[in-house]
Amino acid sequence: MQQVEVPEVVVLRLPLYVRALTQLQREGTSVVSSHQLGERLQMTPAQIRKDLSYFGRFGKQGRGYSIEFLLEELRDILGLNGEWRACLIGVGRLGRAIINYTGFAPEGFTIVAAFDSSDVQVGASVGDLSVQPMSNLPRVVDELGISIGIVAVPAVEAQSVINRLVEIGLKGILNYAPVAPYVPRGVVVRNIDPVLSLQSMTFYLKND
Amino acid sequence: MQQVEVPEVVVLRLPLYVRALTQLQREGTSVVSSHQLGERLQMTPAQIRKDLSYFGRFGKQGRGYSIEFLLEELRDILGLNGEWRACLIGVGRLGRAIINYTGFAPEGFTIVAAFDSSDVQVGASVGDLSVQPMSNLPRVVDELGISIGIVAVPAVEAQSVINRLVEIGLKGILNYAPVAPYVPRGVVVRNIDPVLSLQSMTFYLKND
DNA sequence: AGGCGTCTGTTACGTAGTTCACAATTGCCC
DNA sequence: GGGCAATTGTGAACTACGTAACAGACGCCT
Repeated sequence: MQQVEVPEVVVLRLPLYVRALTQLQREGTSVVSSHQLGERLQMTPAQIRKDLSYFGRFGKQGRGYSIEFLLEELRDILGLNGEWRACLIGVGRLGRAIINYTGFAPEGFTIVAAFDSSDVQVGASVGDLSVQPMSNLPRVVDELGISIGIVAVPAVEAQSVINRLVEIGLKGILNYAPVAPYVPRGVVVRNIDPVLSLQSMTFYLKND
Repeated sequence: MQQVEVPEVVVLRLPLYVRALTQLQREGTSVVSSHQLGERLQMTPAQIRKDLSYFGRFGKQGRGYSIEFLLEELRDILGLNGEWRACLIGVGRLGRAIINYTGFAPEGFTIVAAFDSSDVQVGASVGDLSVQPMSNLPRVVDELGISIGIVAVPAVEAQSVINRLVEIGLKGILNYAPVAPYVPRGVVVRNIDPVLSLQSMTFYLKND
């Protein structure tokens, strides 16, 4: 099954399954069919079954999927059972908002350190973190077991900050800066870019 | 050319072209080839030419693309030459951060009204806006010419808020709530969901 | 003014992703 | 316990997307 490489689109959908299943579980459901799940997520049942089949056989014919079991499997596949530690680079307005965002922690993502290149910010308190100078980055990443870097610096600085993070050995980067950064193979970047989202949306809105 | 429907992936890439071209223009370049542009964006020249060919013929053989001209065309195709007005629903921590985000305005997106269902929030000042009750929504959307709704409410409320926005006639929704909302055909949703991004990232990180 | 190197637009081809359709299996009901 | 309705897992068919390749056009150089 793992013979053939799993397409990235499939991996991108797995968290959606996790979320929908978690919700179903909270509602008290214990078994779900690909059809029911597909209805929730506006996807075809075939796609869900195919996606899952890349990783194993989790369902029972005639019955469907045990939510508890499937959830456990998916969380395991995605590596969501442990805690993931991240550091934040850039504590401007955006960076502060990210630190204070309450959506990460319940899902096992914790921001454990904050950095800024500006002397004005270094030493400041943001949330319950104290802003550190960039020179501390390698040591702190190592000591705290940080594996994800969150980038919230101005566009012009983003690429060089990301280069730095890669150099230190971080393999996962969540980038909020409005740039499409270059990273070497083996490093995973996810861009959060609401402006891009709006700019492609307007294509569909402009003729109304 | 517009005969065949433009694939959505292509539309999603156009804003990247706009951004890269704008940057090139700022650097003083006036002509660019698909090869050069592709290098910047880590894409093949063929893909860029193909994408553009869905909309017209903008280049000159042997020379490349006039940046000024291509930018104008692309901005026109995407509908980026006017101002787009948006309203924000939900002025909790996240909502306040969105209002204060400085990245929207320079690109022509303005948040001109803020709403919240909680009496506690109504009347409060956020940025230079005064938070209004949901009951004002239809009137204000109409009066101010709002065409985009930005959703920053808790997950459980998101779907009903979005239903409301659709009902009022908004055709574009930028959703920050961690749900995959259902909307009828003809309404465009873009989800901003950093947790989903992280959850698919960890799949690639977990074996390091 | 002619020839040459460059680069587009597009058609043809190949790859990746999605849906279909069905055999195989399960649980339930009588 | 046998038959029936439901539902999975998966190869095969289909669709969408990306890449290659080339004819045709352009500008420059001499």
